[in-house]
Amino acid sequence: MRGRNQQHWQGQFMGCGYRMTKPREEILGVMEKTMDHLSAEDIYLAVHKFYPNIGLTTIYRNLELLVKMELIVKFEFGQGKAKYELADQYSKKEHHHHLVCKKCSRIFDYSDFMEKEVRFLKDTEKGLSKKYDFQITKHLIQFYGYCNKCQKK
Amino acid sequence: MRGRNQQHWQGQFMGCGYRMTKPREEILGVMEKTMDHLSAEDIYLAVHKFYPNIGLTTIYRNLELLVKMELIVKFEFGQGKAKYELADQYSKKEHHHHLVCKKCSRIFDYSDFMEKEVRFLKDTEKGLSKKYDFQITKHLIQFYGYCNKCQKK
DNA sequence: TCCCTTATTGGTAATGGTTTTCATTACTAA
DNA sequence: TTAGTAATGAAAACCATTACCAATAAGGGA
Repeated sequence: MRGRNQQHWQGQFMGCGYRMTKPREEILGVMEKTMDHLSAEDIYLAVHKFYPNIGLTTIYRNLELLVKMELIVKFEFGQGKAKYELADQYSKKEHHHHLVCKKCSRIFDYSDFMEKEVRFLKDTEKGLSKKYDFQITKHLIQFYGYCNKCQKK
Repeated sequence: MRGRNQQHWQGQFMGCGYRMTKPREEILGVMEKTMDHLSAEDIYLAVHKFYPNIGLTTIYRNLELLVKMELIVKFEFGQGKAKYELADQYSKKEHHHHLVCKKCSRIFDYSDFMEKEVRFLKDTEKGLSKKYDFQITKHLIQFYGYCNKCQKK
């Protein structure tokens, strides 16, 4: 089950003295195939189907590594467990942010209104990093509320 | 140790069938006096000084209640523990967002560039809620990176 | 190909923030 | 005073994540 990024990933691992192992291949494979936001346990269960020997520890360890390598991104939506997505450049999805439903906990991606956002972020990051001498590496923009099904109309 | 919001809070509690108790008074008192972003444990330790019988459970329970009543706000900065601040209208601070240092974990408030932000949020929230039929109640904007002391220059 | 070194793994136990449970106490309204 | 209910504190439970450790496997060199 080789994804289209397989070659590239192999190179990334090797280049850093890491190895392309079965668990890593499966984790990335699962993430490549889904449009969802998966928790460590979700990934564990999915990988477990093809590779029943996998340990939950291995999932956590590799998720941490993959985040460090910037192949995937970790999100916290205030739901008690972290969720993971493939990094933009490896994903079928465009660059996006999230709407989080406070009732059903579903996450909705959106890629709209990005021109405005990009302008806002550019200006703000520039201003902040100068004023506070703070080197910004990442921003987080999320909206919380009630989705279509969960709002009382 | 009555804070300037005491009267108002008393009214808020009574109006909802809740009571203004000693633990609640102390928790709000601690939060009123600090400029920091306190964890449940921080608050526990601070309250414990004046009120040694306080239980950690009571802290958690009341923080949850105070969040629900919108007297305080809960933040998650990806540091494994939630932090709390007095809501804007009760706080000495202006409306603000946060810079989070990935190295030393300190949180820096900023209130700059809000005109740009307000414009961006207004437009984006309007567009999103219409397009996705999503009722937005809250937004989260945070920047991560390295503070003055932690960046390698 | 066979070693050798070192990365990697999986199971289990531990961690740590947060919640639940439950018996007790403290208000408040009648 | 009393009944009804809110609130508390201690201890136990929860649960996502991490640490530990012995066993395994991948890749480079001979």
